[in-house]
Amino acid sequence: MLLSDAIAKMIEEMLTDCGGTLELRRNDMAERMGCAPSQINYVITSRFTPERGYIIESRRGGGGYVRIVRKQMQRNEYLMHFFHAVGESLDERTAVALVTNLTDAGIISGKLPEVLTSTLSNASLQAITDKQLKDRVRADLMRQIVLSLMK
Amino acid sequence: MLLSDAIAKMIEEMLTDCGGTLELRRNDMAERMGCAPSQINYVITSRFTPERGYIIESRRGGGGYVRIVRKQMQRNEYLMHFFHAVGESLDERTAVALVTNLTDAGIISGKLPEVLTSTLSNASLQAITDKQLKDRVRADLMRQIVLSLMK
DNA sequence: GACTTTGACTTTCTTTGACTTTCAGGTTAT
DNA sequence: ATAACCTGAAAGTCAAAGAAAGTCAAAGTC
Repeated sequence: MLLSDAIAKMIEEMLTDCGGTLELRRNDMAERMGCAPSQINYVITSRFTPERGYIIESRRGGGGYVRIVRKQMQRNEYLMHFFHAVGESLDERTAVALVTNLTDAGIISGKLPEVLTSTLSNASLQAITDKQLKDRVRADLMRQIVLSLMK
Repeated sequence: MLLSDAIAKMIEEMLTDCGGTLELRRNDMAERMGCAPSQINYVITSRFTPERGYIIESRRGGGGYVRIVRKQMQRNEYLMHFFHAVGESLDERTAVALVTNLTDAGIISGKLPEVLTSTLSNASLQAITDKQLKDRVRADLMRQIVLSLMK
């Protein structure tokens, strides 16, 4: 298993043990996992993002810490956030990322992620030759989808 | 025998051994088969397509992988029928009817019908002024959606 | 002519280490 | 007593190196 995944798993377990709020020493953690301290930062920024429902606070200096909080945002609140995150234009890569976020957040599951990924793909929009218009339509699609999920 | 066919055969065997879900290292595979890594991509894109009932996922970077999943076909005939029923052009009314059919047939349920209706609505495609193009894109969307449902 | 095969180049993700910033607590000068 | 200043202990940042998969066009086969 990947180092980063191992660290993420450990943090998840600790989070569960602590009921969702965890305070850790970065250097301790690094030593325990046998890695560079900055690796902990990497794991946190790549896996414990606000998009995925985590809040990170920290303090430097003596007695410093990193606090990780798992928050369960209300579904529609989360979707509203999403709705605004989608601008006037949306490329395929970003669209896929958004669908992944929705899936990770547990908002969608089953066939839906696949269907949405296909829907927002360049394959679906190939008839639109103008790149500008294509990304505009993709954004419209995404927004309509998010709205329909709020119903 | 063709290299590609040999690789495809190997993958098929591994899939069977693993009960339909397989995770492989592209570089390992290439080395074992004595070919360029990109050859593995070629085999996958040419033979393990969604149309033929396979799902491919992958990740780059350290610890990367390629996952191949073989899906069992059952209701896919029905979907295939659908796929062909959608022509080169699709208006909103007909799209809604198709979604209703899918729902009645038990192919989709839950949030999906709503999401699809929104997706195929004129609201989503308002940025496309040309009616011809709009219905063309709607048809492409529908087909992609049906394909993704077959996965 | 369509399908294969390859290899150079690209993109994405991970890991590390050197350097920077921040903070708490103690020390010193006023 | 207190404001200013050190100092050592954290955590943060960033860029480079490494690891693995993706892309694409050119060359080769059938």
